Amino acid sequence: MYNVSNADGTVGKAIQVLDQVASFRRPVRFFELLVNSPFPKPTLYRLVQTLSNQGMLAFDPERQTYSMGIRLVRLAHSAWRYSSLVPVARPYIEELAAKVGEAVHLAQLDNGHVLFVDKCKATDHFETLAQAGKIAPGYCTGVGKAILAFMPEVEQNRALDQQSYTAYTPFTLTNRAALMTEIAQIKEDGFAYDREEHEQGIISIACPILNGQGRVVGAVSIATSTNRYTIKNLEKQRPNLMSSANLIGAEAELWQVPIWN
Amino acid sequence: MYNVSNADGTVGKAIQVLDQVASFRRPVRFFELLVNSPFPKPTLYRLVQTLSNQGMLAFDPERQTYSMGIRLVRLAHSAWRYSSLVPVARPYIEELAAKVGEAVHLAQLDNGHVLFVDKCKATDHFETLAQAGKIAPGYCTGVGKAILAFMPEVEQNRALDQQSYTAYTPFTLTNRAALMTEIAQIKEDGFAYDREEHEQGIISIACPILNGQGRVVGAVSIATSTNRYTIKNLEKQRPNLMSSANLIGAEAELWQVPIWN
DNA sequence: TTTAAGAGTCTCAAATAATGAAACTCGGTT
DNA sequence: AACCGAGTTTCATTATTTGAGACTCTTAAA
Repeated sequence: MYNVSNADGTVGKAIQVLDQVASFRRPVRFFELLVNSPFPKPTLYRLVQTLSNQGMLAFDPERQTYSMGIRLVRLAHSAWRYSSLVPVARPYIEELAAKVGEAVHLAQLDNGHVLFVDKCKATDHFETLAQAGKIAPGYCTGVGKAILAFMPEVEQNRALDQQSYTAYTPFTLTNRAALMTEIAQIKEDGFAYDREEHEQGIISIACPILNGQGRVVGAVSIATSTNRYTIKNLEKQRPNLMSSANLIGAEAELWQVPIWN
Repeated sequence: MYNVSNADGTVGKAIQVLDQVASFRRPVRFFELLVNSPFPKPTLYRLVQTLSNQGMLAFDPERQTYSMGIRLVRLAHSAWRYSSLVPVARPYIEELAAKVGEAVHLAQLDNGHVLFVDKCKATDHFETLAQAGKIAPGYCTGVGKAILAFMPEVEQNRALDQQSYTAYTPFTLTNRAALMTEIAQIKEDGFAYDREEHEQGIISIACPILNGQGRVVGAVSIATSTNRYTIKNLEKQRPNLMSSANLIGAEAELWQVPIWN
């Protein structure tokens, strides 16, 4: 897992600004950034200038707003296409989605959060793009808990500290102790369940993807709605899910997929 | 269009390194980077260190290789989700794809190159993710020529200079003069055709997306194979295509989509 | 086993770029 | 006409970046 320290000179600061702009989820004015910024006005000013020059931000001179830039998309495509689990996992994910007839998610952990890197939904494929790159909390999603459970202890501890433990639903585990108990259980069982912990009516079963050395590199899940499935029914998918996860893990090993934690 | 100058201090250099790593399309060793780098060894070393710290690169200590980092995916998701034409254009693209029964592409221009930001294929949706963020040349694709034709003259000139004019197929326009003639034609006509100029057997009809001020913000195209269509047949789709492009343009205006050129 | 070579890492004085208080624009108020 | 406040620029100060070279450590050859 990378270390988001502010001790990374100008480059670190610039990336911090990128994060800040991203957090607004809309075009944002210089002053709005300044108000929440640790940097003094001219410093921030020069940073956004540089980032705009470089296409990492897009400046709209008409409205005087900054948005995330096109260059990020190009760079990220490269990350996504050549460094994520996606190219390796795609065929298995698709197969699983077709077999089960429910949405299948592929996720990797990013600094304590679950980054959805791919999604296949057997019935409706339109959601796919909107989901890839989407971020969700680790402590209340099936994939998140599956990854957390199988992380090396030191990193796990750090990640557990980074969770917000917000109660999204009445079923959310809202403190570290509760999550740790659940995680012990998951580690024993090999599977994680999301029992409407993140979204009411949405449940999932998740399985970690382990590489040859037993290191967790991601997780796959089958997600569905309480209208169609119960946790009991989802359990029947365990063999399918596990077999997909194993196949992906084995191939990731072969393809030298970098470990993104 | 942004200015990729090396005059952007440390941040500019760091981004240059990201580009370089991306260009390898595989995990890459420090030395490989060094050989093709304008930076002296310790400088490059510190840059990759910083970028790895920040999660913009991923370092595999086992194999001593660098790949693109997970943080880029997260940042780019924000760009893609809140700053591109995609959220606005998605419904229209889908509708068009369903109506026509062929692949529909949405593209924006990035520094002279066509950046595919979305794709819908009526029959097979699996290609979508692999395509988003993909980059293609401007001078030999339908969407590229459509955007080029409607750019302001100064930027157009710059973009025309940046094309490589490589002959991908016997039909590729391989010099600036030929492209300019074609572009004049496109500007008059309002539509651009790709007559197997980028890939043998693939043709397309493209239409620029103009915002309220008549500024080009992207392009939509219907792409198909010569097995199923001829250019003559594609022409029948002009009204459908144009109407989609107009609707997207109008809504982009409303939503303050930043101009990514 | 020793030596050599080469990739990767570290050091430190010099060079350079980043910093930020303060001053300046320039619309749009009051 | 004076004021205000977002955005921009200046410039002496400060801190970071720089890169030649030295060092380490692994691997390969003698």
